[in-house]
Amino acid sequence: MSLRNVKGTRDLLPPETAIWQAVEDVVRRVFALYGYHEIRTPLLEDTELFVRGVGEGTDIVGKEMYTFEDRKGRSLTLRPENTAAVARAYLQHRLQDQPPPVKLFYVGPQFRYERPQRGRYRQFHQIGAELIGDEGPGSDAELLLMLVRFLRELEFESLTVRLNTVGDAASRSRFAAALREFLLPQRDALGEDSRRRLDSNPLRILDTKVAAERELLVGAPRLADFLGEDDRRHFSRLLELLDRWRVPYEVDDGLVRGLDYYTRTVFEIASQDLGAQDAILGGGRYDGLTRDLGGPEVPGIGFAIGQDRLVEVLPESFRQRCAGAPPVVVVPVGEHHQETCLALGERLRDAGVVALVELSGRSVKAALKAADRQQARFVVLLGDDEAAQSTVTVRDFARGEQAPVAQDRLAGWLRERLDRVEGDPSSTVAAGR
RNA sequence: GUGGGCGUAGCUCAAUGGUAGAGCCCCUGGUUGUGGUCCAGGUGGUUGGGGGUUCGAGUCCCCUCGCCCACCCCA
Repeated sequence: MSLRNVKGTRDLLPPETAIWQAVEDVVRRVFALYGYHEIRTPLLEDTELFVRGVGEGTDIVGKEMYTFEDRKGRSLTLRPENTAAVARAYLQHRLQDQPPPVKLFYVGPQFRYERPQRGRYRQFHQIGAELIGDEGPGSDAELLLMLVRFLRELEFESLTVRLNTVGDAASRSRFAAALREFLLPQRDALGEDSRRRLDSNPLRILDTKVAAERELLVGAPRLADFLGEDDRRHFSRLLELLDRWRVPYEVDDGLVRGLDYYTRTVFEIASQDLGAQDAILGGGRYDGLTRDLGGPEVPGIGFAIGQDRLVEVLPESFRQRCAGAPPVVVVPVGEHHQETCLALGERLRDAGVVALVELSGRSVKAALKAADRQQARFVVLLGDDEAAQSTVTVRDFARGEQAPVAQDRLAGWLRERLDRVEGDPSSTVAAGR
């Protein structure tokens, strides 16, 4: 087989897809409780959107975009993240004319051209939410509360939000200037990457993992000292609210996110169960983004969850609830009963029973074996004897018993017993409610 | 973009330079219409690809492709 999926992409197969769907069901249910509505933006955007929205100095724009020219020579890019596109759509459709705040969520693939590794794919999937049109810390708190609720629904036990404030645009640029001035004399001691960032994005040097560079930073100016009064009040009010609602968090003043649009509140949640790429979600406030895109200044805050990573560390208890409903398998004993079995199958489906009809003509033995492999709870057999009396033989795999049931009563008979089974914790979330 | 590891059956893995194997999976059978356990049999490989060394290469050398992990950065 020489044809394969493209590097960094992957096929999601059953039963894994059931887990993805179950996660998405929780997203829709929980986010709706907070008044969020889904937005779907194109996978393809004008390259300029990301250059202006995400920032020219960022790694994403600098070296990770899937950019190409279309047949008319326009530069297009497969979206590397979705916040810029949501902001673009917000402006383009004048959503600022709707009563604020506008609350939107999205689920879908994103693309970044990087070397794949554990938890990092070129096509990856994000679940995100954006709250646009309110600048108060209450919105920050509510957004985090929604995240916590979401993660609890997925049965995560102990995930801690790390958060920080990077100040508004003015505080940030004053700090960046001071940091640059501090590091300039030691420029040669910095690594290549950090030297480059000295010009483009000095804040990023703060979270370097190079030990030697960490030492250089010991006496460096601190972001906290450059925060304005408003920045400080915003952040402390947020912390108060999180305390009030017992959201587990820790403040990490080294946390600086990699996208240029962040202002004030930034946060992330990581998991120890992942490899080196351990952030399962990240987000923050972006009060200047709409202006950077050429629109009016509208404050906003949002987050993006890495769905691939989230699914990878999903608690086993949740995963187990994602198995589909066990099928009932209908087996004709003799080819001439196939049509009757097909009809029985349809009647079972009318009653909401997952039914598989054995159509291959293989032996009863082989059919039962296959049914067992498919986790069937009940098998329905129909041969000459049953046909003569308008009954079927229902075999209960779990009990190892079988009994005759009238064809007319079959659906009800099975429905009753399957409902009882589904009360069992080993049954499905998907089939429930 | 940079480093490191690994490529043998669908999966997990064996095979001192000397005939490519096992387990699992899948299929069939162990009497007439009955799963799980057991037994017997069977399908499936250009050992990632190409070149070289050798009487002989899965094994040694070179090139190439792919996968994985890490760095950088992020979800």
